[in-house]
Amino acid sequence: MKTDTVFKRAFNDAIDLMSRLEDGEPLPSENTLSIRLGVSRTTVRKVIASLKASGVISGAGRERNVHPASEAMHRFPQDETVPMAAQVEERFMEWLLRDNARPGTAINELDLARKFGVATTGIREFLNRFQRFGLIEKRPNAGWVFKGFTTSFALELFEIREMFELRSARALAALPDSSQHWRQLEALRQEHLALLAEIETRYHDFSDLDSRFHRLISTAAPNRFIDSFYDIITVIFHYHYQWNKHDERQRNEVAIREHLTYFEALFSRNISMVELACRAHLSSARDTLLRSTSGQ
Amino acid sequence: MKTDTVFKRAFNDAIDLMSRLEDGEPLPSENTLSIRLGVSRTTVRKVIASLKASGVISGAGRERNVHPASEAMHRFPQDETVPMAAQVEERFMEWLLRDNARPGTAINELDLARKFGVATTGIREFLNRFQRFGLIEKRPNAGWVFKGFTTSFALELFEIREMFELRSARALAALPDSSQHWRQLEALRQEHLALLAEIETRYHDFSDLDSRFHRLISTAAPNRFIDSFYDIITVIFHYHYQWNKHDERQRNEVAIREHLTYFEALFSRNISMVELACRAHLSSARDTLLRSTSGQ
DNA sequence: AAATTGTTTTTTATCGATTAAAAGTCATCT
DNA sequence: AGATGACTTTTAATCGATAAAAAACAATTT
Repeated sequence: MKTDTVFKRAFNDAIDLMSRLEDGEPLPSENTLSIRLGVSRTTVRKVIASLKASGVISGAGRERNVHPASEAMHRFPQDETVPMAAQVEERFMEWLLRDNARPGTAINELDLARKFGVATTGIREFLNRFQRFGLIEKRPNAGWVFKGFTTSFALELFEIREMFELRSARALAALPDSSQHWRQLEALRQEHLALLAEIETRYHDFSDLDSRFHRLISTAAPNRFIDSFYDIITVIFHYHYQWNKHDERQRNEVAIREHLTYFEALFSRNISMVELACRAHLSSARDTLLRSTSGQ
Repeated sequence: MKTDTVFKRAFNDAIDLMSRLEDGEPLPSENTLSIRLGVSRTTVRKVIASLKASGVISGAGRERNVHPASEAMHRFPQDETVPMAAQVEERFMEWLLRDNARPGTAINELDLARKFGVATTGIREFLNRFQRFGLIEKRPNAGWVFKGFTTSFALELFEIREMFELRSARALAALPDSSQHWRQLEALRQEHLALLAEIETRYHDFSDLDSRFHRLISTAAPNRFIDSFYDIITVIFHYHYQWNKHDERQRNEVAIREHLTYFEALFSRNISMVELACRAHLSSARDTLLRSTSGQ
């Protein structure tokens, strides 16, 4: 049956929302809450009913008021708020990276379903979506094979990445001064400088900044296939960072400096400088990734 | 439950196989048949049992013999030999192109399941795989939207296609004379010439030749992401050709001539000629596709 | 001993059912 | 005119079951 993760997440979010209101303030309209919480009115009403039971909301009909949600207010645990499909991804990546990283490993739907405590259809659905990452392959009527987090995977990934990024960077550099992108780029540059200043303590925050930087570049000339490829990059790097903590602080510091050079190049509008900075950064990122592959 | 399309296809193939043997000849081993028919031995045994019932095979155990399968021999109809998942693709593309081509159309899993006579999970699985084609988008908890076979779709598709193909064509031109590719290329060129000679009657055969030509080029420097993109191109063109018959003969003749120029350029190993021929061909292919999009 | 056939176990493809969430209806209130 | 209440209807997410196909194992035969 369908899980009620949507309701639980909305419930938790609603508590946060309420606690930002004054005691006794009237409850916003159901439609307003529906938009704020990103769920349908049906779900909003279910949340309101629960909050009334917990005393966070009093009254009824048009006369409903908010009351301070105590800090210790019962919330649903984090993992009950994430839909099965999303959990499968997490658990699968962990399984892939931790236990069975050998190229050629057979992936067994039934086995994974049991391990993860979900029905086989959930696993199938995930594997079908995950196929586009180029890490698994289907054998009709006979399951899936893990092709391995190999050197050739990293090389092929970066070949495409470089093609796409060079193309986007060139498009960005050619944008008129009036374009919004330059302001966004400058704001992002400031964030880089701020992070660099506190690199000793905040170095984990780079992963997110990195993804936002490259995605911003790609918006200079939108293309759905490129955007979708960035999703792959983002996921691969997300799990790669989580897995390989070696030298993380230093690696990230180097990458920030490369980004800063890249920023300069972009602001200069000089195409060959842009290409140089882009290539330099990507090849260093590739080398990092290559170091954690399994050969071949 | 699982359908027995694998068995039915194998059964039909087995009849063809048997009819190429002499009357009374011993039946090839189950393992041999398993390889020939591309199914497991389990299925082979099921096929043998059926063929025995039909009198095409006599005897038992190690003493089995083949008998001439009469021309009128019962075969399973074509559409019982294709698995549900493959049928869904066909029906979906038809539905998309024939009935509801409007951008923004909501795609309803339940509705499609009823229309196509399959369970909702089959539709879900298909849509999840089809997502990578860039034509549909998921709205969590609220179905899918058809983004439309629009001008921007065609432009974005061809931007990537050109990047990939130029890169592969350059790699091909740089291959040593000793490479297998040159022979394969020459064989393909001959097929082009043969087709051109009979263009009036055989013009439909171009679609397949086109796909093989571009795929051959891409094998010069294999990359899983590029290969997977070619799957998209192939499917889009397959259905596009099926749908838009306008000027087909003439369009294909033009394309063959463009291919021939492209062949010449490749054989000459002259990079700028290759680029020229490649760009010319792709831009003409793009224009053809653009003519059947729905604008935007 | 290697190949072949016979038997049993495991796994995939597909269905149908169930619950949560979204979407819709419509009368009532303010 | 917009909000709410009180439904009803439709649709998506998820489960578990079942038959087909594959894979593994065992028993023969040459």
